[in-house]
Amino acid sequence: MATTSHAPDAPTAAAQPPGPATPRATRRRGEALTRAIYQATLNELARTSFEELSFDKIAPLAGTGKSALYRRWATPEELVIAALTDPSTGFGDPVAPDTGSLRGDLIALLGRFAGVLDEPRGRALRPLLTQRARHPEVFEEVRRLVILPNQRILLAVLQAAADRGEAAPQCVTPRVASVGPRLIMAEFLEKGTVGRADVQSIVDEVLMPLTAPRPDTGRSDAPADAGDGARAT
Amino acid sequence: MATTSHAPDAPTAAAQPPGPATPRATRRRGEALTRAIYQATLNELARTSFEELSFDKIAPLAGTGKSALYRRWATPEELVIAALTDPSTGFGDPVAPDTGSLRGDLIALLGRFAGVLDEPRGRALRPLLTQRARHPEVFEEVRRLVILPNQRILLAVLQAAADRGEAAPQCVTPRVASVGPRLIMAEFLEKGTVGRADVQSIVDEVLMPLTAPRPDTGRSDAPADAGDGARAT
DNA sequence: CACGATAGTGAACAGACTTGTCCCTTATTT
DNA sequence: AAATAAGGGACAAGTCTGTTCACTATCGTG
Repeated sequence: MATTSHAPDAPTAAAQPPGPATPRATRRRGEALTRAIYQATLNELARTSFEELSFDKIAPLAGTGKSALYRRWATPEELVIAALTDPSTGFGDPVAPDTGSLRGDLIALLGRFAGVLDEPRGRALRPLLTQRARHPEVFEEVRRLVILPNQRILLAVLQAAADRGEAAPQCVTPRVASVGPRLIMAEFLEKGTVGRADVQSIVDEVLMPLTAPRPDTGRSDAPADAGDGARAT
Repeated sequence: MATTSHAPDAPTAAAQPPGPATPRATRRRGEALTRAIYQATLNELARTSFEELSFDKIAPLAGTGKSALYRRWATPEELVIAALTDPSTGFGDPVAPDTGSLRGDLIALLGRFAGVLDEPRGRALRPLLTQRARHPEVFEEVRRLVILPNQRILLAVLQAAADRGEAAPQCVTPRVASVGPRLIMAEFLEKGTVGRADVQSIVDEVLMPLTAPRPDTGRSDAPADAGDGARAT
């Protein structure tokens, strides 16, 4: 049994979140341990996939034993939801930007979103995005914590811009509000990261033209009926 | 596993393309068998995830033995790439629409894309989208077979529309061309399916306003330098 | 300050499942 | 009929899962 783990001299390794089994001087409990487990969970999720998660792998990564995990959660799914929901490791309520201009707000909001995606919690989202059908509860949590808040804020930003005359009133819709975040997400999936230049490009090449006040060209909206002309073959 | 694996009564009498081990009168070989394996692979991929794929599971789904698979491919990864590449089960070159109008072209192209996503081969894409980092070769194939062709055609559609005066010339860019497909993909991931109404909404609420000829408002493009105004906190 | 309650650590374990390979039988092709 | 390859089962080695246990650091209380 167990060479004692109470090495009295190891003050150096004070507190690194993702330590792969570093012998610790202090034994964590309660909240501190829980948060370390959340971190390890998100890191592992970011590295691999939801299906491969297991208490078996997470425990050593968090520098603890499986028992501590089984005492808290019944399944990896529960653990993931908890990790996502916890404000300190997962997602809290994002704040609305207020730079005074539509372009400033968009770049601030989308830039922050892109930044979050580069953190462990953001990279942990990636494997979850394709799990809608198999793990509705997990996906619903992603939706509730990430997708919907962004959409809500974006809609408010658009409304404010429309009120200032900076944006066309008819672009204040959920569909238009979804464009920015979705383009960021797509860029993230395709390239692995979203740089500042990408954010600017999305804002300047897509969102600004899309929301620009319309000098009433007769074509901008849906042509009433018009057969949809789909000629797929 | 005492229960015989060739249960003569498939549950719910599934049709034969994805038949879960229906006893066959005829023994397939060569191309026919290969294609059946591709189908089973894509079906299973659509149902679960890339990580969970294994010859062990695919073989019975294709109604054959593991030997037939190991004789053809060394790893599930190779098999997936082959299944995606095969024109009869995977993706060939998509055709460019030519309806005469920008809106018609967009709805035709994106509608067809949405349709493909509802097929097995399309649903099989979903788990692959998050595998860029772990399986670059598979993702590269997705890119080559699905993402890039769509982008290429869309760019051509935009160019043609610009030539006709239907679209602003400055919107003929890869970034703008990426918007449609990416919104379709995002809708697909978030809702599980993309209906005709979604396609129309994307075209009419986003793409048409975005590409509308610009009567030269002084603001549509990037403001030269202008600090990016990001005030993320 | 010391004691007892609580909870973390680390390991072991049995059972289930997975993996790649091998081999024998049988259908199909030449 | 001979050659080829499919069908399908069996195998050993390895992996993963959830439990349980002995041990000990930490905390709260008296």
